[in-house]
Amino acid sequence: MAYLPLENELVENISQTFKALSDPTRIRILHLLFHKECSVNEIANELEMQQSTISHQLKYLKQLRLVKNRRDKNMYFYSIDDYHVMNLLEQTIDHSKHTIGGL
Amino acid sequence: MAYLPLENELVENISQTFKALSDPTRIRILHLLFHKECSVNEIANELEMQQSTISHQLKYLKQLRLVKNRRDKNMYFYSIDDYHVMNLLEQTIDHSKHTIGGL
DNA sequence: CTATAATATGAGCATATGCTCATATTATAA
DNA sequence: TTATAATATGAGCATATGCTCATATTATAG
Repeated sequence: MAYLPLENELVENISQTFKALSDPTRIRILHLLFHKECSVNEIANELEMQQSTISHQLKYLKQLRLVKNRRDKNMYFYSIDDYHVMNLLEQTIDHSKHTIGGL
Repeated sequence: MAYLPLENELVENISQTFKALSDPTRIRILHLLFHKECSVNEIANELEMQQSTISHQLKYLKQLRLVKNRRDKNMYFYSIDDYHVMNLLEQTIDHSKHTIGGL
């Protein structure tokens, strides 16, 4: 495939996706949700972070449609909504596990 | 695979990789180099950006070993050095092309 | 050796990011 | 209805990020 300049909208879109995956807290949240649907407090407890921090990040991830939520009583359960992006993350986690330490 | 908390070093490493891919200028540089080895000025001209900006970003990318360079006379030619990360990017570019506009 | 071309680098600035604290909102249980 | 649990939200702050300008560095051509 020959080189073609990337259009602005496309680049912004890609940038946005990677930016979402570039923060340690969001990486941890997504990785956790990949294995188990969780309420906000469950996530905060598991990751030992403040409820507010988690809530803000979930809002960020939800607005990008990377996660979704459902309500049960007065709790919100969050889960993965974008499996393509999730695949990127898990793929990179696996790769990193094999790579780390090697030079 | 069951859930396992991600170790700090691993998360930092992954975060760093995605951070590198999260900036529009770096995305454009990498995509260009993926198709063609280029000098600093060639990149600056192609992307219509300042030489200084490109040089700074190349230093950033080189330090992460995503690109490498060779010298020819008094020019430096840069090229891709990490094809796994490059694969992540191209994969996402392709996916975005099909996705954009759709909701 | 000197002028010039190509690249690198440092400081400064504006904006973005992520967290915390305090508080608001919403729904349930009593 | 009221107290409480769960979540959401806004303001403020410290740090990170990316660009530009000016200048330094390095190598080549003459």
